[in-house]
Amino acid sequence: MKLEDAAETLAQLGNPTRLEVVRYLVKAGPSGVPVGSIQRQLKIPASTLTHHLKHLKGVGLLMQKREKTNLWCSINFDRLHEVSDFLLEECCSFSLRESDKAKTERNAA
Amino acid sequence: MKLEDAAETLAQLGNPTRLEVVRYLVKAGPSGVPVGSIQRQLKIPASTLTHHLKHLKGVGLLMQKREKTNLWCSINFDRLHEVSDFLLEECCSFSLRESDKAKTERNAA
DNA sequence: CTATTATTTCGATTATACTAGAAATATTTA
DNA sequence: TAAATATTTCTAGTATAATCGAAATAATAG
Repeated sequence: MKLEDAAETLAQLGNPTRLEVVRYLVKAGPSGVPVGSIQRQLKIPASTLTHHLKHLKGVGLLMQKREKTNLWCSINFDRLHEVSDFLLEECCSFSLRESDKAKTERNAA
Repeated sequence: MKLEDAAETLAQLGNPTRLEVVRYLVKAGPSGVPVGSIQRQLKIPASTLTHHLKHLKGVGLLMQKREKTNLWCSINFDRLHEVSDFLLEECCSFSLRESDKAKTERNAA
């Protein structure tokens, strides 16, 4: 995952309203829930919710599927994993050695 | 981890410049690197960098320790784990059953 | 104390995001 | 076609964030 994409995805997750939606969708599981259910359960005004869903869809976190009048929303678990993985990538294998850090300092002068 | 805190932390990670800094700090490992090294390596203007470091510190992702004229920065791995865990929490145990989703719909009327 | 290096504060510009009401559109059912 | 339900678009106010140069402040070394 490219840094820019990860940043953009994290930024979208970084809004409390959207994160609440994401959490709700995660709980809902793969089959998802209709937009209207999210709206009423989380008490989010319809237009605000649409706005946020568009953001989540934009970064590939949200999948939608129409069935009759309802638009069912579900989370893209793979993408959620990708971004979570990005955060921890190389966490336990530090590639910048002490000597390099010192060199950095010296070169700067 | 509370949703609001997770959202705030994710928002801070959701800026490309800050995420780059975080990635650099992760690579640097527990001993960290001085502010000036980050600045020169990532080519971020000093004032901009200070601004972003303040944000990262604000959500507990950054730890700082002065040594002589250098201010050494290191990532708080625990906190990074916390937020990464939040994203995947309950991912594989869906608590909203189909019947509940249907009920939600019915009650809404 | 002076010079040097490191980092922060200030200030200003510019851009982007959040929010939500009202109206519009779409989809189904009668 | 009309009525009902579901969702989106439009619009606009308000707030917050990103950026960075210049000047100010630390901290150390000579």
